Amino acid sequence: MSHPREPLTRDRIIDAALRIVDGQGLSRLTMRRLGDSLEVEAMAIYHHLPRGKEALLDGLVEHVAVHPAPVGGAGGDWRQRLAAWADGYRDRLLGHAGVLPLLVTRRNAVALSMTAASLQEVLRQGGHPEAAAATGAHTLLSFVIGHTALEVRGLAARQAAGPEDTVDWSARFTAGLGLVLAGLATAR
Amino acid sequence: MSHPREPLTRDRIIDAALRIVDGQGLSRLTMRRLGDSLEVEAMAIYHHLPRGKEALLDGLVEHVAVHPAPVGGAGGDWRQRLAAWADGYRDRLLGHAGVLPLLVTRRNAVALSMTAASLQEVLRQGGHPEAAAATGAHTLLSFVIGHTALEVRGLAARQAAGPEDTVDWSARFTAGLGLVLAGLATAR
DNA sequence: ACCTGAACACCGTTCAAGT
DNA sequence: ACCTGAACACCGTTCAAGT
Repeated sequence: MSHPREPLTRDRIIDAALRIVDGQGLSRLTMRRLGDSLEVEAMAIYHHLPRGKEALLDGLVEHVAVHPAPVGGAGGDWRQRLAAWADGYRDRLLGHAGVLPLLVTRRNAVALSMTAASLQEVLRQGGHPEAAAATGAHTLLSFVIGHTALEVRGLAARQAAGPEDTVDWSARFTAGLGLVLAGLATAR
Repeated sequence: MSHPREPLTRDRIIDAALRIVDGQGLSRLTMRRLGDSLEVEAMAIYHHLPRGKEALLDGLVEHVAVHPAPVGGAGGDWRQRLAAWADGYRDRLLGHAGVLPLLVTRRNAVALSMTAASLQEVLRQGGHPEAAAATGAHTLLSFVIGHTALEVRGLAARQAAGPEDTVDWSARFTAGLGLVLAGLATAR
């Protein structure tokens, strides 16, 4: 009777895992629960992700961090292009805050270096010497990741402690980004 | 016969846990293994850390992140004071790289805000207006945490892939720090 | 007061077996 | 080829019991 359910795929598995992490937190992501949400026995997942949970976590990081690497068209001011990228990257990280601890772990060596490389290219096109572009790209990426980490921590703390001091994190991020870009401008 | 072993204390437990995390990684830290290393049954730990593993992880973050908050004497150039703090903080985080993912999680709301507050004070003494000091402190802290996160990831990746491109992380950090400090100088 | 033993409800993962 | 059942070696945590 029961209609033949669509077969399991890597993409469907990653999607379901991301939904669990976003909704219930990273610690609630277990193979058994993931199996349940896909209406399948947990062991079936290993057929599509041979390295098991390790591969699953790598897939999550890849999904949120490797995709938004490229930075728009070649035209336009380098400051505007980097600011636009930073806003988008922050949004993406905040949208999947549960994955952030995985980004800090040793997962997915290529994800972040690809992002750094494309930022470096923007700075080079903007007139920065090679070495300054490399330093600048890494500095900007460090700032965005670090700031987002402080944000998710701050947002969680506020939820627990009530609105003692209401921080406007977006404004704080924009101001900090301005500082970093100002520093970048001195190294051109 | 056996000499009466010294009693368990919170400090001894945290120390042993830190030794496990530094030597074998965060994932190898279990209550049972921690008990073994203290020559005690795992359940004894709960007598000193009533909230169990949650309290244990909080203690680790506290140990590496809350201690080095204050930033030296009031004399001297604000740039030098912040640079010295940044170097020391980075050293501390790198020395306990396994704890870094915990810093990114929602643990220990006070640890990082205390650090930010003392950085803010240095900037204020250095002539920054109130708002600029707050932004600057947060930006610097974000950079240091983010950069350290990229470093531990990069160091681990290099161990796995061989010395393809040997990055001088200390030089990269110093250069990035210079950029951030240059940005801070424009906001005074 | 401080620690232990046994037990409970979970984990990730393997492997042979089913279809 | 794709999924399941049962099993294994672990987890964190509780609770009554020992000293």
